Amino acid sequence: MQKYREIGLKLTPQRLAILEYLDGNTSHPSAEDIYREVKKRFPTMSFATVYNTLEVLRKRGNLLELTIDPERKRYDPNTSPHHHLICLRCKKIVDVHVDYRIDLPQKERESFEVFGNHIEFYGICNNCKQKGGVMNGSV
Amino acid sequence: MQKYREIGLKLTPQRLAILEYLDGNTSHPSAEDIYREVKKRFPTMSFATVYNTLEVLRKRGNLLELTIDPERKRYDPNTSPHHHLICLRCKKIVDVHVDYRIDLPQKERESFEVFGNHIEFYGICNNCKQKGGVMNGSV
DNA sequence: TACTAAATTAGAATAATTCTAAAAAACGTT
DNA sequence: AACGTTTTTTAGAATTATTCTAATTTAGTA
Repeated sequence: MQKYREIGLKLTPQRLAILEYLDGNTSHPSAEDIYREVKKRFPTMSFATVYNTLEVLRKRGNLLELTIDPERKRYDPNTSPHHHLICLRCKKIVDVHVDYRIDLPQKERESFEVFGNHIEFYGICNNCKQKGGVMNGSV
Repeated sequence: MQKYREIGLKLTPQRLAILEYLDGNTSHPSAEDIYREVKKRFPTMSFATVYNTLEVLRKRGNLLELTIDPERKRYDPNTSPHHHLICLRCKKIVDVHVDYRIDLPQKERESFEVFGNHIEFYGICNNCKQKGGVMNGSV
């Protein structure tokens, strides 16, 4: 999120607020997280603005849309290659900054143009584990 | 899907139809794909039955719920560890049967109980590539 | 064959996301 | 500083995937 150097983008206060909220944010917020936060400063803020802005940032390559949480999309302003660890209970997501080198077999590389990969580690975070509960298929 | 040995499950014709459709299926169908197909044989079939059955199978460990396609959940009757390659355009998903061994750093293993991992490779399949179109952030 | 718990059904409800059309605002140009 | 054009914001409606509900039906057992 190169601070405020948003060449080619109209810099509105709402967008700035979203950018500031995202800048350095490692909580992998959902659209609603962002909406709730920014709405504090701009009470008329609408969901459409959040989604529009996120889409614009994604198209510019400044934001990753994560498909890890089965309930909602999560967003990551850190666009450098990295992986994620998610808690199956509370859906907390943390970064995994390790450069695993992973190659695809020739067969798949022939039938796809592969752009990259992303590893999703899954488990239960300490916080949820201490809260207890059964550990069957229901997680 | 151990054929018809559904101990502890009431074996209804609708469930059998779903099981048969899933058996050996590597297309990673969505709930709607399953619904559409099974409805041919059982025109009164409802979505609730599909979702209920999928949930029962998942809880029994006979089905994986994939969170890869940003638009809908996809299901995989192959529960042995493997990975996936998805086309960002048409959302086709293919299996990747390679055993990468991937370890998490100590730091993360301390704050989570990690059950496993899953690699998502992403790109554009040949079919979509030949159809052309721009290759910007919009995919 | 009868019982009972579990499954199916149609449709309503919910939740995330997208769309719409009108009003407002950014930014380059006067 | 005001103007004009194009983009953005807004409130709310619309859409889509998924879940829930309550009544009816059915599988599996006694």
